[in-house]
Amino acid sequence: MKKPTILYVEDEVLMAKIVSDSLQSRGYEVVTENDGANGLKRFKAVNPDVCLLDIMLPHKDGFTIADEIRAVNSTVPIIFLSAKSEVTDVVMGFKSGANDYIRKPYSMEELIVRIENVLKLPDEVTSVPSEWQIGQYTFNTQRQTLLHPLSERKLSYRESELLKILYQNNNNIVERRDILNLLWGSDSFFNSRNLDVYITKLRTYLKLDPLLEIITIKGIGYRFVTP
Amino acid sequence: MKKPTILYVEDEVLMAKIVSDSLQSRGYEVVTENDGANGLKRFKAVNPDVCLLDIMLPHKDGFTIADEIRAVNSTVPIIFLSAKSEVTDVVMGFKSGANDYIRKPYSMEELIVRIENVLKLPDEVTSVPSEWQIGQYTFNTQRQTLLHPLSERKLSYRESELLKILYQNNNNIVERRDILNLLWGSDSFFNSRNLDVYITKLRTYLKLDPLLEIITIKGIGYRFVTP
DNA sequence: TGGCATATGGATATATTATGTAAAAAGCTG
DNA sequence: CAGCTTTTTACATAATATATCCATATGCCA
Repeated sequence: MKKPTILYVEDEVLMAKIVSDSLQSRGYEVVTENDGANGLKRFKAVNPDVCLLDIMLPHKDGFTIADEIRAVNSTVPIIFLSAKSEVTDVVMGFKSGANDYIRKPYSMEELIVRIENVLKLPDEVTSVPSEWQIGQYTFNTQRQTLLHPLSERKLSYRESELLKILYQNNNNIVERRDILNLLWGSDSFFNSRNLDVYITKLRTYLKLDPLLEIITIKGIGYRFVTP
Repeated sequence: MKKPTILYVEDEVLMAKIVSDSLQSRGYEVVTENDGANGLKRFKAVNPDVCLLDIMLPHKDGFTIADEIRAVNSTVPIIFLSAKSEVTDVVMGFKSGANDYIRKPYSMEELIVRIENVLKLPDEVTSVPSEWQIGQYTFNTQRQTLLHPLSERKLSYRESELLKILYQNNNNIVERRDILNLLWGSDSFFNSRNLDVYITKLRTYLKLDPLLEIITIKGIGYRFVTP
């Protein structure tokens, strides 16, 4: 199967670099454009399968570019990237079959999920399985369900994301800062207490399997021990 | 086991010196390069187990070097070092199996955790057992548990790390200096008294087996005598 | 060699800080 | 508003750092 091509319009070069690398490493072809004014031109030249548009751009904002693109192509999926504060009803209004938006800060995981969604590709493309076996539990990352022979639980978003992070690094130390940055976008004092709360939750959810343990490394982070 | 080799690309000489010394004292072979432009050349010459790349470099930035390295080696773990201001929320999402990042200012403790994380993945899977038999005790390094027919105890991180160090050198002398550097990152006066406290703790934990003994070699260090 | 000064480490007490936990408050979403 | 998730708060507990006091080894010098 041909690699899906992504047009990515983003002015912050460093950010663009990172996201682009990450997407490429997952098998996408990425074309980065950092001047909004060239957005349409680039679109015509590349004819991508998905567009990723930053909303706040110096010369021309994401919505305008989207309009221009829509004028020549009414179906290509467009995903808007927006800072939390920029998410207004306007953005919401753009959400439709072919459009989506994602708020910063977002994890790569999230972004990938959106892209897959709009492309309507099966999960296998990125080889990130949606069902993980964690001890006696089955964790479905898509449905955010944690299944055990004796119980079934629906996880909230934060619970699910935290479990993902821990399990992706299972048997290794994950630092608090990293979790905080990934999940809350910063590691301030208040967020910090927040993490404790969710760790407690996960611990109680995972109690049914005595071999699963989230160990505290005080001052550093956690280690999720799994068989 | 061969010392893991680290390629460390950093332009600030003083910083490079400090970090490099510290890593060396913890058993790593460190090759420092302070010109980004020589990064790839150095990589080919050294063939390191891990790369530590500063992002902001005068001639060639860390990402570019990473690309060059990836072109010739797709698996070697790369850890990016970045100033706080350079880290957007998305940088965090960039974490993947073979890549990681760490924000300055970072503690040695943290850096070590990262390096061990990226290095350990292959090890853990293969042959490094997490359960050690120490006299009548079973010490699980992952779960930080110390089991004895008559008792079970959960160790804290420091307790566990200290026991690891002692047992890895059992029946040999371990110098105080080395322990202090490994566990506390330096061997100042205060840390020194700290070590005494943990030695005392371990001694009481290990009392149930009379054949286990942590012997003081005054002025030098300890010898953990085991059958 | 004996006696003293000094350095070093042992044990324990106390202080500090990080984290655990529960529960209330605030936000969301329909 | 009702039911959920998330954040915030408050208080409890555990891990770690520091301080204190004591014991003993070591070295020094008469």
